[in-house]
Formats: sequence, structure tokens, C-alpha cells
Amino acid sequence: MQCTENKPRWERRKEARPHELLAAALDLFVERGFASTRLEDVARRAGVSKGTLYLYFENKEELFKAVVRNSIVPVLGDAEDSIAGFDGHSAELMRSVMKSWWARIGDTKASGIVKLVMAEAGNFPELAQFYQDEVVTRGTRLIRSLLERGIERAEFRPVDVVQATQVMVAPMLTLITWKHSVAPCDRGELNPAAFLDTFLDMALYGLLPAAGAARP
Amino acid sequence: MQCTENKPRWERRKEARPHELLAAALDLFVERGFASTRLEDVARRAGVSKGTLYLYFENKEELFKAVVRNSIVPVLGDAEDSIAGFDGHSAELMRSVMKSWWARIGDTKASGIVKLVMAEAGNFPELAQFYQDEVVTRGTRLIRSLLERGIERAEFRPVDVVQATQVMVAPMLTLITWKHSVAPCDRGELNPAAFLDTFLDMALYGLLPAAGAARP
Amino acid sequence: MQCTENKPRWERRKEARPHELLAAALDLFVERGFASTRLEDVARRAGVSKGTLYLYFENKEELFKAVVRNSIVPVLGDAEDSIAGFDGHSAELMRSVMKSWWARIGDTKASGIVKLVMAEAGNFPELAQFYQDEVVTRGTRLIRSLLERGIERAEFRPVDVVQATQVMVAPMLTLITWKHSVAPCDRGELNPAAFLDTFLDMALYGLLPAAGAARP
Amino acid sequence: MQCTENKPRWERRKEARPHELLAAALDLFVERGFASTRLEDVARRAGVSKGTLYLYFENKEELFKAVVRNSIVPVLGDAEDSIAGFDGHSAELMRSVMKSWWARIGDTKASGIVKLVMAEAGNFPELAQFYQDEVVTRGTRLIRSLLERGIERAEFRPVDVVQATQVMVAPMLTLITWKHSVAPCDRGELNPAAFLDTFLDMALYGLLPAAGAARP
DNA sequence: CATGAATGAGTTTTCATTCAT
DNA sequence: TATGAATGAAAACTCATTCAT
Repeated sequence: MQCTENKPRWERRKEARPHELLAAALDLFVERGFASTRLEDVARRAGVSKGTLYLYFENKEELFKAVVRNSIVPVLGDAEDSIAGFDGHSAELMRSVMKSWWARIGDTKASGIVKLVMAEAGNFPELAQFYQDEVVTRGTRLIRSLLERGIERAEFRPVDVVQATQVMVAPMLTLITWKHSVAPCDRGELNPAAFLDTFLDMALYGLLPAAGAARP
Repeated sequence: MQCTENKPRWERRKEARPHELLAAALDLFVERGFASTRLEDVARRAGVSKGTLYLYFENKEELFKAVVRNSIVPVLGDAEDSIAGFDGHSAELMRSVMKSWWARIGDTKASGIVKLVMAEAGNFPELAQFYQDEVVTRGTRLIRSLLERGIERAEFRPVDVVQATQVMVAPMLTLITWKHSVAPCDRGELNPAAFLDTFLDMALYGLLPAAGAARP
Repeated sequence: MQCTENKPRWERRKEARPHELLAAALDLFVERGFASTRLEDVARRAGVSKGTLYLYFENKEELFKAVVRNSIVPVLGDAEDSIAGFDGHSAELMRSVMKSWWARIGDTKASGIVKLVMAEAGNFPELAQFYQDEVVTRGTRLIRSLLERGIERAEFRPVDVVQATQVMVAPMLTLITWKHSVAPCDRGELNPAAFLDTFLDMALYGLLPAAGAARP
Repeated sequence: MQCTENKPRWERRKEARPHELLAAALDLFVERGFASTRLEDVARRAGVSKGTLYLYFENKEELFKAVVRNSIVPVLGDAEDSIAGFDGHSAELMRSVMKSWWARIGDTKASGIVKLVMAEAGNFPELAQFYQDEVVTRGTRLIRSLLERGIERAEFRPVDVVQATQVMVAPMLTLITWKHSVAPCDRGELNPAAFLDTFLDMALYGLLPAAGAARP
């Protein structure tokens, strides 16, 4: 828990700087992509000068990493914690984890970062590696361990967890693609929450052990 | 059948040039995206100099449009023709159209163009407009008219065609996202052909009129 | 009086920069013309790098406009003021205005800008429009109003002011042509000041009311 | 006198080529200036390919020289001849020479070449030198020798011929400046023929020997 | 800590000139 | 002769990064 209340305002300001910069950077990276975002614009939107930005972040790539660490990674951490401290049925846990993902990333500006990585990672290998290590691998492991928990506890059928992980990830990517690539052009109606619910109903039902299993 | 044998070599060359350039441009646009592709590299890959490229294409955007017209648009044209000249069951037609899309775009370098547009259209409004006009609108109309054909001929249930069109498009986007954004990092196994087959089985079955309908 | 003494050096520098750049640009535009002047050379002559120039001027055309606003326009403003605040004979005023033009433009590097516009305006329509609006129209109005003042006060004959304006402008163009196009090649002697004096003697005498008029 | 009538058409065509190219070049040089004229446009306007142009002219500068030799120099030659073969009063000769200049250059596209040289010679030293040698020097000598003829024959006062030469040249430059730099912008009325007549009346009258001289 | 002036490498585009056919 | 495809040097403009104050 952060505690800044008993410091003079200018000092709180100083502590706030990085967050203001990260917020500005998130906005612009999502709006324009990585390559097309100019650091000067980030600085201006945060109300500081270009030079100041370099006091907090070594360069553009580090700024981007900080944005990811700020907007995506904590969600993973929380999810890991919630798994560790959960006692109920694995299907319920899976549903909770994915709804949380939707609430905190999919339905949020952070989803733009996921889209950005899909779009531009190829041009920035270091970024791709970073994202792979800190997000993809960790997220995949999270889903896989959740599936394994279900299988171990006999709440899920003993499916191929590698395949099943991808099945669970696919609708997330679909929703992000829809939101950032299709929706801006095509005014078609897609209700993301309903889509996700439907998917979860189908997928989790499909994971249940064959007969007489309790519906979560 | 083209007959170029009795022309002087440099004239054959001139006819080949645009195709060599388009091939090189397709490669590089797919590899690096629109903004990050340097025209000099396109020229070099085609074995010519920078200036030569400008003999055939007015500028970078026109080169890109030409690539799209060369790799994507003809597939749409052929699909339209195949619909016009088809007599059988609409489900069969839909299956054929989507398999053809997979064979000629999804499973091809051309799919990289689709991904590129999803990734970068936001930064190049003129390109976005062009793609919307020449590909998206036309492709959507194609799927919709196919659905309408099925409904008119009582081969499909009278579904909401706008929604159903999106349902049919979704797996194509998913496959492309997987191929260009997930697969390069994650060595997870996704069998696109199997995925598409499964989807078609499910979706087309779902479109059939309720009872006693003939299965295509 | 400007007071820059108690500012840090780089801040004084910043104030000086635009003037140094404008001076360098004036030099090179006059030497080489608009199209043939390279911005890199302008920057180098001002002792800065190419990029710095773009901190102060948006592009080549804006730099040129700034040069005109800096070297030509103020002279027009001063002339307008001097007319407004003058009580004497219009012939004297006309003589003063034209001598001032000679001192501040004709006999100055600024005259090169006038020559440049005559030479290149055809190739840069936006520049031509700008010059027409900010210099030609305003200068012509100035001469015309001066003639009208003389006629109203019965110090000049009631001549056709449109024609007379052109008559007054002609020798200015002649001098500039001579200076920039003839003199550099032909070592012929033309004394511009004498030429202008002679012209003014003749023209102003010719403008006086017929009989018994006081000679200014 | 050129005689091409008894040759086959294609051969006449071959001989016509250079003239068609020169005509196209004259048009474009006058319209756009030297630097901004593209050889491809010249070739296209003449109905040939770019390569062909290089069969007849070594490069852009040589093409320009040929244009000058074709449009300006012959007028000088004719004027020299007319002087050599003239018996009458020098004032009449001068008037005839200058009217001829107006008819064949000043009032002609060729005047655009004079303007072009005034505007761009500074950027193309070799061109400047060429024009100086083949036009300026020769033209100046022509006027000077005409003045000297008048003085020798006591038809003119013994004026300073160097100065007087410039006086005679000035209105030619003025007319060209007006035509190419002022008229396109300013819809002011200047009647060039009248201007020239008036000038000649004044200047030639001023050159006559003091008393009792015959008016030409 | 904060500033913002300065830098210069990198990219698109143009066009005179060459040369194989 | 005639063609026109090909070349590559040159110039405008952008922006991540540095550093003196």
C-alpha cells in the first residue's frame, strides 16, 4: 500500500511524475503504436519537457517496458495470487480469472498494448523478447497451471493442457482484434461481455468430467 | 497463355519488373509492416535501384495499393464469380469459398497484408480507406450475399445476416492473428486447416433449417 | 532597448538564433535563389545543424516568409507611419519615402529578395501569393495613397493615380534589375543614387500643378 | 533560305527534329525556368523520347545554349548586318534596330529567355559566361558602334558612349521585367509599344546635336 | 531534478544522364 | 537513329537522444 499523505505537495508531485508519464505513454502508444509515438508528445501530454522523460526512463523501449509492467503485469500477479488462495471449483476459478482479465485488460486501454505487441513486435525484437518473457510465458503458465489444478482435483477432464491453454487464449485475442482492428471501421455489433460469457459456458462445460459432474 | 518469347530480352524484363517489385514489396511489407519497410530495400530485393521503383509506382502508398490489388482483390473477384456460377447447396458454396480464402490468402503471404492493415491502418488513413473500400466492403458484401442466397433458397435458416456475417469472418481473423502474432513466438500447435474445418462444420450445421433438412 | 545581459548564455543564444538563421537565409536566398538554396547550407552558415533550423521554422517556405517579414515588411510599416505623421508637401514626402526605400531595401541585400521573387515566383505559387498579399498590394496602396494625398491637398496635378503609381514603381524595378542582373556581369557604371535623384526630380516636377506652383 | 521540298518526308522529319526540340525547349524554359524544366517534358512536348534528345544535344546546358543561339543570336546578326548596310541617319537606324528588337525578341517568347538569364544565371556560371560572350558583349558592342557611327557622322552629340549604351538598354530590361514579373501579378496597364516609342522619341531627341539639327 | 536547444542519422522522392536493344 | 529502362546523387524533413544550464 502506498502512503504519500504526509509529504509536502511538491514531493508527492515528484513521486507522481513517473505515473503521469506512464499514463501519457499508455495513451499514445495505444493511439498511435510504438514506432509512431513521439516521445515529445508523451512528455507534453504529461506536462513535462522531453528531457525530464529521460530522467525516469532510459529510452523509448524502457518506457514501453515500464508501461507494460504497469498496466499488464500486475494483473498477472493478482491472478496468480488469486489462484494460490482459492479453494473452490476450478471452473469457477477459471471463469473468475478470465472475467478479471476482461475487466482489467480486455475492456481497458491496456488491451491496446496487447494489440500493439501483436502488430509491431516483429520490428522490435528486444520488445518482443521482453513481452514474451514477462507476459506471454507467465500468462500461459497461469492458464496451464489452472487447468492442471482442475485435472488434479478431478474437476476437469484430463485434456491435453497445451492445446486447451490455446483454446482458452483464443477468444481473448479475438476480442482484442475485434476491438482494435474491426470495430473502428465496421460498425457491426459485437457484445464482448456476452461473447466471453458464451465462450466460457461452452468451454468450461466441455472441460467438465463426463458424467454426473457438478455444474459450477 | 502469355507469349513473350519473341520479344527482346529487355522488353520481357519490362513486363516482369512490376511483378518482381510487387513480390519484393509483398515480402517486405509482410516482414516489416508498412511504415518500417524502406523502398530502397524493396528495390534491392527486386534487384533494381531505388529510382526504378518510381518508374512503376508513384509512391509508397501506391505501391502498397498495388500489392493489395495484386494479392487480395483477385481472390475476391474469383469468389464473386464462383458464387454467380454455382448451382448447388449454399452450405457447400460457403465451405468452398472459405476454403478457397484459406488456400489463397490465409495460408499465404497475403495473410500478412491483412495483419498489416489491422496493425497499421490507424496510422495511414488513406490506406485504411482504400482497404475498406476495395477489400472489407466487398468481402463483407460477398459473405452477406452468400448468406442471403442460402436463406432465399431455404437452405439456411432466416438468421440475422449482419450478425452471421461477422460470425463467419471471426475465425479468419483469429487464424491470421494466430499465424502472425502468436505462432512466431509461441511454438504451440494450432492446426489451422483443422480449426477451419471444425468451425465450418459447426457454423454451417447451425445455419441449416431446423428439421429434416438435408445435410450438405 | 533589449536587455539580455542577465540571462544565461544559452538563453541569450535562443533569442539570437532566429536572427542568425534569418540572416544566413537572406544571404543564401539572395545568392542562390529560393529553389537552389539548401537548408543545410543555411543552417551551416548560421553555425547550427539542419535540425535546429526546423526548431524555428516549419519548412523552407515558412523560412522564406520569415525572411520577407523581417527584411521587407517593416520598411513598409515604417513608410506607412511616416506618411501618417507627415505635415509637409507631398512631393517632399514622396521623395523621402523613395529615398528611404533605396536606403533600406534597394541598396541593401533585401533588394535580392525582390529580384528573387521576380525570378522565381512563377514556380512557387504559394510564395507568390504571400508576396503579393504582404508586399505588393501593400506597397502599391502606399504609393497610391501618397499620390491621392498630394492631389487632395492640391500639391499634385489630378493625374490618373493607377498609372502614376506604376510610373513611380518602374525605376525601383529597374534599379534592382540592374543591380542583380546587369551589374554582376557588366562593369558598366550606373550610379543608382544619381539615377534615383534624377528620376525624382523629373517625376515630381511633372506632378506639380501647372502654373505658379511652389517648387518643393 | 532553307530548301527541304524535294526530300522524302521522313528525311525532312529528321531535319526538323532539332527545331522541334528547340521549340519545345524554348516553351518550357520560358514557362518554368532553367532549373525547373525537366528534359523529359521537353522531349515529350517535341514528341520524342528522352534518349533522342541526347542524340542532338549533349546535355541540358548545351540544349539551352542552342535555344539561345536559335532565338536570340540571329537577331543580333541581322542587326549587325542592317547596320553595315545602312546609309541613312543614325537616329533612324537606332529606332529601326530597337523596334526590330521589340518585334523579334521583346514581344516574343524569346524575351522569356532574357528574363530567365537575369533570374538564374547566378546559379549556372557556365551559362552566364556563354550568354555574356554570345549575347551581352555582342549586343552592347552593337549599340555602342551604332552610337559611335552617329557621333562620327555628326548625327549625334559626342556623348559618353558607355553611359549612353546603358541608357539605351535600360528600357529593354524594364519592358522584359514588366512583362514577365509584374504583368502576371499586377493587372496594371502598360503599353509596351507606346512606352518604347516614347522612350525613343525622348532619347534620340536628346542625342541630336544642339542647334539646327535635322530631326530624323 | 528539470529544461529545452541542439544534433544528425535515416527515409522518401526527383531527375539528369547513360546504355542495351 | 531512336527508344525507354535503369541509375544514383541530391535535397527536404523527422525524431530519438544528449547535455549545458
